[in-house]
Amino acid sequence: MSDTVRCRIAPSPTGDPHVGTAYIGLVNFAWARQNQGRFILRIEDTDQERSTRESEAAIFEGLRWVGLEWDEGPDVGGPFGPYRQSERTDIYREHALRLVRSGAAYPCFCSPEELERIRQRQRSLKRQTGYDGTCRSIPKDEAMARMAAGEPHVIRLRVPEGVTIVHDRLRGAVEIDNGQIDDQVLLKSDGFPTYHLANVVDDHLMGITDVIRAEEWINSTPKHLMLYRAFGWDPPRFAHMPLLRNKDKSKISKRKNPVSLLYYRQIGVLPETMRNYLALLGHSMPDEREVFELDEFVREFSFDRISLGGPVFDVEKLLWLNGVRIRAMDAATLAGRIQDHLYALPRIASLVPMAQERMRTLGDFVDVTSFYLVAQPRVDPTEALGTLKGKTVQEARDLLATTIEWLDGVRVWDQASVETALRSLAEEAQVKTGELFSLVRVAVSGRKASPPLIESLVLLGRAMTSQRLRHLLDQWKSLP
RNA sequence: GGCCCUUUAGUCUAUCGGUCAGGACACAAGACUCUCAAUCUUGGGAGACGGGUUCGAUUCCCGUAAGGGCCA
Repeated sequence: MSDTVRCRIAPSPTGDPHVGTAYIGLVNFAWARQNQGRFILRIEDTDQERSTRESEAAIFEGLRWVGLEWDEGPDVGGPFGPYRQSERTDIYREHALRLVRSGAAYPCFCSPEELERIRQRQRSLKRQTGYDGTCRSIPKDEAMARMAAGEPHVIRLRVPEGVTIVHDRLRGAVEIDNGQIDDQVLLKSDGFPTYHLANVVDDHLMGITDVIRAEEWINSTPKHLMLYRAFGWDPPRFAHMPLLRNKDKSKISKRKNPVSLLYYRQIGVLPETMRNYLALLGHSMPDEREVFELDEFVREFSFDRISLGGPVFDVEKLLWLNGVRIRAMDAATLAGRIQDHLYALPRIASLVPMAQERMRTLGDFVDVTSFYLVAQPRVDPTEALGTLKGKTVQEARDLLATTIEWLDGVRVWDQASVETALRSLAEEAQVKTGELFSLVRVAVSGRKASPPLIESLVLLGRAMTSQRLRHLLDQWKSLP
């Protein structure tokens, strides 16, 4: 194995850049830097349905914002590219075939209906469900011939009997019974790889020496080890970091917590605060210091100092830390930072046309756009309720919850999509468009009068919009 | 439901068998102050439970419980 440490993060571009990605990224970054290694960004966009270039760009932006510069990646290149999985499908297909030839994998011709029947039978017998291995026993020659003839198929891993031992750097040996694992699909019928195949092939081909990822992957590590073995490759070292949590201890999610890096940037959290705070979760410095810089973390990071209980992401403490860091700056530096924050926000300039016709003095700009600049405007829950005439509190809550759902479902956050979502929701829910709009307006701006709603929402961004609607919903929940 | 992981205060954590169980956020009280914030002082609050091992367990082992994750 090469002795240069190579670490990677491999986010899927299916939404806003996530604090969890930054968290895992930070650890990978620290380990790579501490060992004079390389930190690589790979984009796992094999889910064509959900992946967007918009989201990919946002991930680049978010990760750069927290200060995690990568040495190799789709946008900066590198010797092991391409770094975008959608551009590597031939590689996966070739590798899947290689396993079929060696017998470690086999084509499966079962139709979705047959698979469903198998599952039904298993369920009625109260057996563990999973592929029953019907196509396992098709002789290789016949199987190859049927593939060549173009019969629809997937390629499955032939999972052997026995147990697989995962050597996790943080937990030691973890034993998992292979009986627990299905004959995994490696290549789907459309020729696209599944996560497991692509991940292992890429990690190997990109020379990854240390896989540091979230704990949710620990149970699939045996599959990965089987693949390494089937290919005859040495596996990397594994470390599974604890999962960030919501206040209720469930895995952190946007339903219960703002998770977008762009959201935190937008409310004015400093990037150094964000990385500092993330470095406090699940890891401690030898002298217990809590305020420190990235280079100190790189120097002091150690797997020995990781605690495995999943830490709750506490926005209160994040903001306290941000205050500490703001107060520690000299006034001139802070002035510069404030200016950068207010004027370097990518879309701030587009606020001007909206504000312009509502301004009589330059200072009015601040008033007209304050809802955009502030972390959370004050919203009067009773006033917000007043926008919906004749609705009970419960009805109002339901409508707001539905609105949140619909807006979360908007694929691309632009003028047309947001407007369509809101208008069709009004129709569906049989609410006057005007009423729905003014509800959203009050929730988002705290005022009955504001610049045009849809433009405002687009500028606020989806995370901020969603967060503010949820905030009002929370306020409503504590209403009588 | 099966498997895996985890378990110190509301939250983040320290402790690598012997500590008055330490620190931070939050909370409360006081001081300072035109107010607020900041700051300082003080305070309450923790080893999930039950068994072992040991002279001695928060710490090691087993069981239970709870939380979480993955697969379905």
